[in-house]
Amino acid sequence: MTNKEISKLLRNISAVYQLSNESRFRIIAYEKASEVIENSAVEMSDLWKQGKLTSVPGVGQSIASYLGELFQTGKVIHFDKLFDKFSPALFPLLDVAGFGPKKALKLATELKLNNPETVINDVHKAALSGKIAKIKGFGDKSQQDIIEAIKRYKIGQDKTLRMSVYYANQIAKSVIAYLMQCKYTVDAILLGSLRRMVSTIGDVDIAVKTHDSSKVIEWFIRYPSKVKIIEQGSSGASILLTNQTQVDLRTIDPQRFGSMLQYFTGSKYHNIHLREHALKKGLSLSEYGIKQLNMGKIQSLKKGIYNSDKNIYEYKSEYDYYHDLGMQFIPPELRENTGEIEASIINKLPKLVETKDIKGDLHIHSNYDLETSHDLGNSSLKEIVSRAEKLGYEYLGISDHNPSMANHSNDEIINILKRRKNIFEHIMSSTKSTRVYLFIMLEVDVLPDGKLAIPNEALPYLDALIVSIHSSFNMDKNNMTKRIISALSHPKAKIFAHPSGRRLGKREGYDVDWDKLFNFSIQNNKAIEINSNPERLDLSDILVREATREHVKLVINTDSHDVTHMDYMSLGVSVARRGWAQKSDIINTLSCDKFKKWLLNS
DNA sequence: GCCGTTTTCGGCCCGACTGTTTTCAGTCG
Repeated sequence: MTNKEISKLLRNISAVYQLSNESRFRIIAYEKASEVIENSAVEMSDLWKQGKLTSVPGVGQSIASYLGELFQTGKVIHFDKLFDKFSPALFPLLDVAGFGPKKALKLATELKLNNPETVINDVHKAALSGKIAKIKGFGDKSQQDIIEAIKRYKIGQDKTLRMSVYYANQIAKSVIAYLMQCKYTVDAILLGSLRRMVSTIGDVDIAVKTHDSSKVIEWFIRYPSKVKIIEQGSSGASILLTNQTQVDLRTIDPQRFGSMLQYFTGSKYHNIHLREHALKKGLSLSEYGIKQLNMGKIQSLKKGIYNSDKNIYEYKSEYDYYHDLGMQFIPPELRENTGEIEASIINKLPKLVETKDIKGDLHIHSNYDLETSHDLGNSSLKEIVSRAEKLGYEYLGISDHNPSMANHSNDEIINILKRRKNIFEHIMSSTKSTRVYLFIMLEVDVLPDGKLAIPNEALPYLDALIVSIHSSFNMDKNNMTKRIISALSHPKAKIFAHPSGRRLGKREGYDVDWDKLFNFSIQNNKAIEINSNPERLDLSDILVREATREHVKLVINTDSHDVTHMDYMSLGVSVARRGWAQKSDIINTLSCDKFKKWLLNS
């Protein structure tokens, strides 16, 4: 039973409780547990074995014991009894936008649907034939909405499908450029999960500072690639673009921009926790500012501007908003309700690593043909070095893939690498103007048995190795971990690249015992990569957080196959920041001399 | 059902928008 499956199970229980008119706090408790487990770096089944399930925030005695029963017997009798009361057909509907438990149940009941396999198609057919509009509480409009929601669901845009942060950013830039053309726009800013730099983005959120909301909203809903207005009100609107991306706009006057910025950046659970913290101080928070609940007890809201009409303190700046709550400003990347609020209250937020701290990129593929079976890069060594100079780097590692073992003898591989070293050194000595130091490296496949896909005799022609998994992804956790540790045990193997092997939206990572791998890395002075490629962003932010807690050395690389990819570095840095990484956690923030010592001394 | 520098009991974030209503329920963020 994976975390994902458990998360879904608990979400369904929450839905069932909603239908049973259970206490709404019990409903919220299950929802919260579901959310936390979905985003947990550690498997619940492992925690259960260690008797530590209740260490997960949101999992108490009760849910822990149900999960224990689940792991032991494969089912939970109490849950099954709850499910028995309702048609199993209502759960698949919950994945369609606009469907909650009540609407799903009503349709399943009225249309007498019991088959979860076909229910979405059945509802679609009922809507097309006009049956749904006749059901009490539904009308023509809601019937039409259901048809469109199912259509979008079918082409893959269900609630869970997300796009890479890089792609979302490109879309957001165009929308912001369009909004800036409106003469009533004072400023347009990216918010939500994009401002927090979450690796995958569901929809694009933008806030506009304006004195005339309705004019900006009218402008927004005429965006050229809009296909549908999802909703429209006096303080915002949502549209759907031709590429199926949803864009949410919120408008606000400049006086209250700070509180709106805070509210619209999220995350949801950060905001909930922040409001709970404020309540304890007698303050009520909203996107419009801070209200004092107990007027007798005067708080010192020094930075806010009191609006007597609305009895609320308003904030132009987000810094001031947090300040008046007695907190340090919290960088958006940390706003996930994972301890940042507590840390900020006691002034203990980490000083996060920044892109300008990065002194070199060690994982770059050139177009040098060393007869590998993997992809070559597109750019020459000269182009790469020139780009590195522009980025202000002190050093670079060219880490082409190893020559294919299948097509070459050991002697041939040795010669290929010898020749490559000579040519690279020649190029570097002929471009004397450069201040960038070059490490001649190689990205080497780790074979299923943990051996490296390169003969030992070739190693003198390499400064260091990056090792990575490119085959046999389906090994069990134990063997995969052994395989990786065995490869990393080689003195020249210094970096483990794209460590989980995940491809966002395409492939889950393989199973690794992270505790074990992290411990090994610390003991043996190895670095784990944060790969900045937008399809990877691997190590994940959650695992980076685990790694920084243990003081594992990390390295942020781009895995560039083209000079333009070298600009992905900031994406990797965002992942590091989301994992609370400081400059001292990231080994390629070291100066060239110090980095050279670490890389070359085994 | 969870949780704890006002608590092991008594709290639990706050608001917008839509469709079908005639004052609100459901969904969303």
